[in-house]
Amino acid sequence: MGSDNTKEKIVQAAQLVFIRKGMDGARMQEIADEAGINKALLHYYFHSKQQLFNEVFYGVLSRLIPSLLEIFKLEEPFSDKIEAVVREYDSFMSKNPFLPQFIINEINRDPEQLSRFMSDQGLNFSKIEERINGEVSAGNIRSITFPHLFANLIGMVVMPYIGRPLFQRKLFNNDSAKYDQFLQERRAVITRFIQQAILTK
Amino acid sequence: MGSDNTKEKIVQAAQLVFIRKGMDGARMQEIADEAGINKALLHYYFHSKQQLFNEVFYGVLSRLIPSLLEIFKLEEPFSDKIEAVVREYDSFMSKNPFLPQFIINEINRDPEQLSRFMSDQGLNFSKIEERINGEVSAGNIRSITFPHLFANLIGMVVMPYIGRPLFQRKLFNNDSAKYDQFLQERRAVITRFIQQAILTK
DNA sequence: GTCTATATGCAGATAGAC
DNA sequence: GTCTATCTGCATATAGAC
Repeated sequence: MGSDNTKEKIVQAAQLVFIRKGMDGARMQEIADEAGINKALLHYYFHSKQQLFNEVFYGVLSRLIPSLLEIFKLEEPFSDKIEAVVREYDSFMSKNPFLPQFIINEINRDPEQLSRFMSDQGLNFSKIEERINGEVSAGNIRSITFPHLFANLIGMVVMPYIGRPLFQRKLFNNDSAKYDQFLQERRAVITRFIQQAILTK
Repeated sequence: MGSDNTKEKIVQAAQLVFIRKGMDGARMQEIADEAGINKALLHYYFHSKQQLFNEVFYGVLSRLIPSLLEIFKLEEPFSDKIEAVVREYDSFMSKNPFLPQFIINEINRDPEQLSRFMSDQGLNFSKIEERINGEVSAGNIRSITFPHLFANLIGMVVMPYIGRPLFQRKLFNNDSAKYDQFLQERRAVITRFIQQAILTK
């Protein structure tokens, strides 16, 4: 009981509430209720709402980045790498479906801090960019620059999570199980979509 | 002077502030400052903050939907339609770069209201869905369901706008002009990307 | 560590003069 | 139609008992 357990409960509750309402929309009272504790206790463990938010947000993010770095390091064939990157992103999103919306809020709230954090974690894209350019020069993939490829990939992976409340209604008669099925299909669909779009084979 | 002009100034200012801060993060004071008027005057023209937000948001949205409906109606070849849809989405985004973030906030804030609005405007996807399925059956495009294609397209179009503050930093050394250039290239890149991915040709 | 009670500040909204 | 001044409520944060 006590310390560790409570702190963890707070973090879990805060994740839920922050993604439902965003940093500004979230209420400390709601987080406390969700955690089954008192409001004042939040301030015992976390000095301010802002600090709680940062701890939650960057805590989650720091669990995503290392696995991405692993993939970027590998030297397998490019078509396999596409599959690996999509798989990693997608599996992380499915375990943290709130994350995309979370990141997007933060991108607009404090992009400088987020950018610095990524750099601190060793995440930068120069090596991958070179790799892509190399593959294009070698004629292995059709002409495309890294930023375009990156935007395409991230957009396709992330969109169904961001847009879920609307997409599920308009495309699946608000059938939640059908939408989960749709999300499961995404990994294979996106991988194939990208491969067909850029591989000269 | 007066009435019309002021009301329009408020709407313009509200667009800026709402997208910068979101519905919850926005402050009526900041909107008033941005419009160069007094806070109380906002409440003269718009009963509440919520009403102002709705008026701004659905005002913009109702200018996007008709042009999309036009495209869906046309009976041109499918590959041309891809180009037309991408062009329309993208040109609208470039004129309203705040819109994607705006819509995403609203998707999470009140999806029911948004969904109803779209239906009221006559925007539903059943006909396009049939069209896609028909093209697949006819062997004109590779096997893909409409929701997947839709998510791919929207994701690719919208991502660079949503992610701009971060992408510009990490991929373009925070060079704003370079990013504008990148955005201009998107239309052609996305169209080609989709065509290569799904057209059997 | 956890609670109740309270202080503090601020944002949305209104009253009322001009 | 536009302003200044003010009310009201609520959310974060703190004080202090247990």
